[in-house]
Amino acid sequence: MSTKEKIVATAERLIAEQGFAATSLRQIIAEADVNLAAVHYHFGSKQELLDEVIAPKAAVVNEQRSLLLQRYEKEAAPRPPSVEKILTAFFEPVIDMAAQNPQFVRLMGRVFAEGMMPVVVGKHFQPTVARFIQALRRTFPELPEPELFSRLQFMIGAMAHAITGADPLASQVLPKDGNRDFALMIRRLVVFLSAGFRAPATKEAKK
Amino acid sequence: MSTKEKIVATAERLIAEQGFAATSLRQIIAEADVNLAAVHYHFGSKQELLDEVIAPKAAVVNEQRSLLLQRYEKEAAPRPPSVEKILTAFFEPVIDMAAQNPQFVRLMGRVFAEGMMPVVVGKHFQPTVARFIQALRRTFPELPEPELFSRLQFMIGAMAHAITGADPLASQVLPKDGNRDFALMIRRLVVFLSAGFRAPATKEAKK
DNA sequence: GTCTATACTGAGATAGAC
DNA sequence: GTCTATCTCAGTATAGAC
Repeated sequence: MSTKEKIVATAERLIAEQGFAATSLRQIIAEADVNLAAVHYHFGSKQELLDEVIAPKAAVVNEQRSLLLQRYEKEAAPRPPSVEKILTAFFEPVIDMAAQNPQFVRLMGRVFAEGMMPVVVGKHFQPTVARFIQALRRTFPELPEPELFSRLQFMIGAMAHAITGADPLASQVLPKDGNRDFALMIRRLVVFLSAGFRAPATKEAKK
Repeated sequence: MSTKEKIVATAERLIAEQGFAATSLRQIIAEADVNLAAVHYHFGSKQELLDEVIAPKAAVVNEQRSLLLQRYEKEAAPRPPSVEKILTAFFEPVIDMAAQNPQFVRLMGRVFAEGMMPVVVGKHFQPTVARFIQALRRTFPELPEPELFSRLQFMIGAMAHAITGADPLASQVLPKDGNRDFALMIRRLVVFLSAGFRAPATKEAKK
């Protein structure tokens, strides 16, 4: 394994275990048995190292998402697909990734939980996410745009927090076994969000 | 103003503007015109300084939330209040706080966005949140507990991300003026979440 | 092109004088 | 209660060996 590969593999493991901020470059290079400066030679910065850990797997998820959405759009044509189908196309690839590489999904959860979702999504998932937003717009043409945008934000927050898994309440107030099964939790999320999207638009009247 | 008060006031302002991690103690003490060691004398650590900034305002929100929930429960008795009422009791105090102290709500959004929601909620909002969970449990007795817990997580994620306001997509993919009005956004959130909670329980069958 | 050794800057935290 | 000085550790940058 090359120096670069050793760094990437060790970084992925440690960040998945401890989070991004809590994992120092010095810990990574010690466990990978390489020199500190090699990190900056190959990657430039800690942030760019994270990007190179994420990029290849994000590409896989993006492609699967696009393929699934395309399929569902064809199946429903000429009508737009249901919100359930759109959300399934969005989450199914994440379930697959979780099955074959749980460490990576845990890393993404950690990174999201540390507030890096905006930059990570912007860098690695943006074009595909934009396609899904367009799909939802076609499925809900009666929703005013501001309402749709708000609901997209709600969806993103719910999704990020669900994937994170590190719930403040689950660990302190609720029983532990609430959502062991990742795939089941995602299906619950699709049910919850679909109903939310289908709700009538909020009335503008005060209270 | 005492040294301690100067530190708290300056910290609140700077953290609201820049975030917690991005605000160094050295910047706070420079603008407050106090000594670095005074922070550790009065607060012990940067984290505990944040806690003392949050605590008094969190207490106000907690009390208002409890009062509102109690009122709605009396009004609906002997039946449990609607999910809309419960969520309104939860969010109304935040709207009030945003109206009279927008800086503090921005600070909370920042802190949530930096992944500190679990610890902040655990420290400052836990008992009241537990009461709201019990209320939702009574309103949705037909929902299996794991399903209810999942939906609570979705709610928490959507809420945190909505309050944060720093949406990854809004700034890059969507128009800017999606949700200027905080109170309107919260009412949209209540509509969205209420519909989600009312959805039938997820079927256990595969796919 | 790759990598090592070392140094720089800024962070939070701490000890002890006053 | 307050302040000076210092400690440790972080990410980063550079010089130069191979």
